[in-house]
Amino acid sequence: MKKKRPSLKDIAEVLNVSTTTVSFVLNGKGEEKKISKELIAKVEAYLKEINYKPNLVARSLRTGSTRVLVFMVEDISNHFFSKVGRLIEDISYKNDYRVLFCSTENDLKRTQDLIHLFHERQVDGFIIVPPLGIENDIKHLMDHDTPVILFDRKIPSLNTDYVVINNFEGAKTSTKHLIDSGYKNIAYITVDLDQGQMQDREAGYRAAIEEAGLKETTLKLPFSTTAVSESREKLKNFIKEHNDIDAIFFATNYLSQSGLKGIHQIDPNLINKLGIISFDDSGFFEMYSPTISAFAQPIEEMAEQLMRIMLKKLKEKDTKPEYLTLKGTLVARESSQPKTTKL
Amino acid sequence: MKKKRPSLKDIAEVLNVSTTTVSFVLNGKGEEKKISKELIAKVEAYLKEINYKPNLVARSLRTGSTRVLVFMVEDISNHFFSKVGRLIEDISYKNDYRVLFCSTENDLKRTQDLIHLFHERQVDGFIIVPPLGIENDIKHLMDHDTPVILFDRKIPSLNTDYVVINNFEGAKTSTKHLIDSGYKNIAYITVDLDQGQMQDREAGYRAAIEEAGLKETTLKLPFSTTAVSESREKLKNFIKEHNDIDAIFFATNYLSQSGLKGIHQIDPNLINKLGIISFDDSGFFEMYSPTISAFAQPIEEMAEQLMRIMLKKLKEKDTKPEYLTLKGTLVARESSQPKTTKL
DNA sequence: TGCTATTGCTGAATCGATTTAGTGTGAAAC
DNA sequence: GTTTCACACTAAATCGATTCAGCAATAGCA
Repeated sequence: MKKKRPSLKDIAEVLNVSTTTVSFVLNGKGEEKKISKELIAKVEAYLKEINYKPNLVARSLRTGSTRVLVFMVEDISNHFFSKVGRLIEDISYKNDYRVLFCSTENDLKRTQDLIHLFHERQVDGFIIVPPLGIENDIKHLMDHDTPVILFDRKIPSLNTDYVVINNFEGAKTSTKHLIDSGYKNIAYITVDLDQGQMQDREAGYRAAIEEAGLKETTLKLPFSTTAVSESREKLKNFIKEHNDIDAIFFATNYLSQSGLKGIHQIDPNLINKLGIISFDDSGFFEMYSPTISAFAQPIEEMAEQLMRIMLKKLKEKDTKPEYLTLKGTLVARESSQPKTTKL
Repeated sequence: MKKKRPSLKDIAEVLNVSTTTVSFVLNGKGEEKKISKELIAKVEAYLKEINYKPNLVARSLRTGSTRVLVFMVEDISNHFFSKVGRLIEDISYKNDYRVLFCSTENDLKRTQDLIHLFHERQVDGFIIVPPLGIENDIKHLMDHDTPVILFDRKIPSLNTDYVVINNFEGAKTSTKHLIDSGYKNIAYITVDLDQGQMQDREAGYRAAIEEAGLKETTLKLPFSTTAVSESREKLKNFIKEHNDIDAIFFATNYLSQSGLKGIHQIDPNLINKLGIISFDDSGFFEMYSPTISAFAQPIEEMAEQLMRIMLKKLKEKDTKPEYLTLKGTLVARESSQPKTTKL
């Protein structure tokens, strides 16, 4: 029962017109191209009747455009990225673009593969959270006039558009918030990646601690999607060794999530003795007991700006790159409140 | 500085050979097609030198195959689906297929759009978690000889391959586990969708309750990605009204997650008085305090079976459909342990 | 009547690959 | 000396759309 999809040619034969005519009508250019009203109606009726769907592969080959964008992030299941992705998808849809999502897992090789895969498939634009070392591949895209916008992180050596957050201010604000709640010995847990945004966050933490004249304690865990439990063991040992710390600032939401599990494993009640705040919000934080405070990025604004820039770049080539650094907001929940009693 | 990508024709001209020759070498058919070793070497060297990447859109148009599969689930950020997706991606990669992920959100219109979008783009196969009402679109794919495998849910009226879990047994086992832990008044929280797998789970719960001679209490919440908080209010009222229940069985992991938030909002200590178990595991459950018990689906096995069937269908047309119903396992954590003290 | 303009449509080229059906050459077979 | 065959390679068709260039017929105008 295999059916062949009808092609424009098949339709043209049935209707006894040329493929050109059918194509014009299909693309709503009938009037413009002076096709008579009757013929337009006839073709349209037939297209609807057989529920014709053009072969988009053929169209893309001819036009050079796929009307597909790629949103390439560290981990699409991360609350922050999936929220931004969803908003981007909505805006794209309204502008007749589809969006494909994928996760780089911060892996250079994997990211390169994905970039080339999509470039070979002629996608029209990229929004990328760049892992370290990806400069040349991004440059390659730009050389071929493919719009690229960096997100979450910038690459200093490239004059690409980017949309990021002020990580320094965010981390400083978060740390100050813990200090204002009366915490005196605040540990900072981060990952051992040399990425700019991570360095900025660390600097923000340090600045707040220094201003308050407190002692800084930092733990850097290896970044890895596979060795999560190993990483957690390190964290647990760290907490046990530094039993004088009264609060923890996690540099990312996935560190927080893994960290909370570690804290629970040490002692189910330990969470109630520690002040906690996380960079990046998570759906999880509202559900946890206690609810977890976070420094949230301006998700809607980021999505809007990204798509505004993308649509502009798709329309006109050679636009001047835009460099946007946005501000986030502190979401104070239960975990960063002053502890009334020390249990 | 815009660069045009070189085409096979460009390469053929530079090397003074035909495009046919270049194409044969490119696809490793040089030997087979009796191209001389020297020429093969020469062409290969040049291809490497300019780092030639074929235009996959053109290739797909000609061959009719994109070597792309689609994994279409309810919500790709859900732990269960994202885990299976990740494994499928790995297996596909080894077999030279790429995988695109997308979320249907259980929305019929959205799913139809996605199916047609990808079908028009000639993807080679679909793995779909089907929403209600999608029969005809699936049938349409099958009529065009596109491999489709249903996942998580089956559609009785279609003779498609499917891989699902034994929902009845799973729900019964989970309920029995709570009963064995000494809970006497177990509520079942589910969604008001008429889907087969949900009905099976409910029947499993009911069967276990009846066998034990206990009283059944069921709450059906509206399914919706948007009105989550509304749904949670209903749940909170339900729990307040039925203050005699001592355990809750959530029919899906997202219900559990939302439910845990609601329980926390009623009283941060309430969670310690209730027995909890969830259908479907979640990364979240291990982190929660207390850790949450779950009935876990056999994720690796599902991914392996799905891809085994898919690869078979891609190789040979007209295979007999396979109907697989797998078994899950109970993961007993803290939340379903007998409560020693009633606070 | 003769000339241009407009209307309404179509033929054929094109995008960049793959693949079928050959072509010309030289050596071996008869 | 002709036929056959393997070898090494190529011309051209093809996939299914878009689009440029152009053609025939009618209308408009002097």
